[in-house]
Amino acid sequence: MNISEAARRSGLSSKTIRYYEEIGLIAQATRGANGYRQYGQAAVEELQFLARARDVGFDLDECRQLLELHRDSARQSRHARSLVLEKSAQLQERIDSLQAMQQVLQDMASRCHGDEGPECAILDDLAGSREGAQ
Amino acid sequence: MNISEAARRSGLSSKTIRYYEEIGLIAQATRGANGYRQYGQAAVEELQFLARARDVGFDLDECRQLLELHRDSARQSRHARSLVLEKSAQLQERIDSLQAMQQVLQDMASRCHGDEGPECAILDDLAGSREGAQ
DNA sequence: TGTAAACCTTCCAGTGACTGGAAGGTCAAG
DNA sequence: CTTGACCTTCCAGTCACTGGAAGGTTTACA
Repeated sequence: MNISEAARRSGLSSKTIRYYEEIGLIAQATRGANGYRQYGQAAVEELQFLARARDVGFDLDECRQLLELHRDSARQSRHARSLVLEKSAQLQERIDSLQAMQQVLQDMASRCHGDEGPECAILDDLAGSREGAQ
Repeated sequence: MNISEAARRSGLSSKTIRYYEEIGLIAQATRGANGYRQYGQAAVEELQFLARARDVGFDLDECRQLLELHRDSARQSRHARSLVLEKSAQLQERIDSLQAMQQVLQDMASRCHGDEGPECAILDDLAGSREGAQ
């Protein structure tokens, strides 16, 4: 199948597939007589694997490691597990940080009239007028 | 004061301050006879404002809008409030998405032995073996 | 047969918000 | 007079694509 069909089946874009090939994340696709990339079932499955790994937050380097484990029949599952646990911890950190930001935003919004006047708790906060306030 | 002192007081790096000047987010700093940038209290306060706005998740374009409101004595607080509420909603979306990813990771990790063997629920999941499973 | 749409190819530039580093000028202390 | 800590500009790199240009191929249809 051509690249756009592989894209449709994997959920990646054609551009992304070419990019993954370019950076060596996937093997170079075989080419037809017209120079078009050809994909088979195995290639599509790798692309799906990558799409899923990206979806749950792995960066491309981690995807590369996961793919290597996936390909390696002598792998040890603890390696995959440790990648997952580390990523999970990273996500939790990020979630905590975003929640803290959101709390600040909610707090600012709740103290701002949001009317036609210039008085504004949000801008005051950002300007530092609440420094040391609790 | 020189740029590194302004950096220290605002919490931004010298590099970042120069960058903000380059993209027109802040006014060009006045220069001393030696060509060094000079900062006064007002400039430092704008830098602090930006540091705080970045800290709670605003991108540089939004920071620009907030700074304009901050500078405008005829502003309407509803404009600031609407920026904050929109950002808050964006953060919530991002948080939800990260939590969903994390849930998947936790679920995968809980079903993986994480031992020396090759059998691995994580890699199976990423390979799609649970497609349609609930 | 012509042609238009829908593919495919490569290559280059841009995104956001910096960060690192090179090459060189300036300043203060000892 | 030298050392080290500043400062300057400029260029490249980050991450994971995405958009677009310029051109070749295939397919469907009039």
